[in-house]
Amino acid sequence: MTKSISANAFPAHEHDHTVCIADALDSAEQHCVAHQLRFTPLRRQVLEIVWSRHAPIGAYEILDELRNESRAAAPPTVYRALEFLVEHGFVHKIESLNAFVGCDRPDSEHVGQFLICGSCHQVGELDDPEIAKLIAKKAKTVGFDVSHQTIEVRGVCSNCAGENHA
Amino acid sequence: MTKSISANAFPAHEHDHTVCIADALDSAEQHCVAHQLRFTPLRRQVLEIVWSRHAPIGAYEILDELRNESRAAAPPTVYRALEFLVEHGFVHKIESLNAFVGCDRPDSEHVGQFLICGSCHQVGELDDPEIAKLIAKKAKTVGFDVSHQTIEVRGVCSNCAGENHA
DNA sequence: TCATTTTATGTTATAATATTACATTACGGA
DNA sequence: TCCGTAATGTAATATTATAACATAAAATGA
Repeated sequence: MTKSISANAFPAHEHDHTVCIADALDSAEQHCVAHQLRFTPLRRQVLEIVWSRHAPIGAYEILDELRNESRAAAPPTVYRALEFLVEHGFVHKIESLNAFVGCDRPDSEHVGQFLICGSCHQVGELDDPEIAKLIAKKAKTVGFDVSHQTIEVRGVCSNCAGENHA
Repeated sequence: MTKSISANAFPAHEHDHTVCIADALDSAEQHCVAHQLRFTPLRRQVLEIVWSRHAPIGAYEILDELRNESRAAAPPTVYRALEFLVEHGFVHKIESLNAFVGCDRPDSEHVGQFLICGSCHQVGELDDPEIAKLIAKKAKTVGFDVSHQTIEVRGVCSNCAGENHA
């Protein structure tokens, strides 16, 4: 049975961020060791900042955080670290927000299917192969050969919908 | 039977742009008359520029064109016209490109499902309700209530694939 | 170990995209 | 015609991203 939504999708508002940040960093580190990638202090630091937010974060917000942590940093510092993290699946870019979110499944070859909550601004990742397949199939019917999909959905997550009822 | 791809999607490379630009402008004008919207000279001019490209065009490229046509223009000139055109469905924004394309179906309530050809850089619009429904349904299974979908697919269109074979 | 090469980071500058704020003009209805 | 609203003009600035080149750190191989 396919897990259709990642563990980090819309955690309860009171969940323990500390743990999921640590998990994500551990998972990234293991992946890098296994794939001979250099998980440098800067890359780790940027990934930690991205995860700490637990919602999409802009490159310049990351830059501010880095400077708060007293590291010499300029835009390329951030964009290069993000390039690495995105390339290897530790982070996704949300195109419609020009912002970045952590992903805890670097191994899985998934397209990003993002659920963006307009209320809490958190992002859940729906990794559904049926959707991807249907899109590829429909595109094929007009002769279009798909190489990459960007799917970003706005709406309201269950946590936030629940709160309105209270 | 639902038309699943718009007339402007990946026209043959030798098709007559002049006609489809004129059609799009006429169609927009009629829609504006019918809905009491002000299709001002500026808005018409920007829409014409967008259609003339027949591929995604950036706001600042539109700005250059406006100035070429000797109209006083600054960024807000363009962004405000685009805001109107997008709001009423005459133009779509392609988030992953920060660029804009014409849409010739302002009436239909469709989410944008874009096929972006990496070779000719044209954009086809796949307006498939099945895809939209499947996404909404899958999101619902995790308690997410969808209000808007952004779907942008990269790949190669049939015209361009065909050319490789020649 | 040391030289060599590659990869990563530091640093400055600038490009590309988008918005704010306020003045002016044009339009539509009483 | 007057008034209120919507549209546009204009200047300044905010936000996002990259180019170009210097320096440093790590991996490689003799």
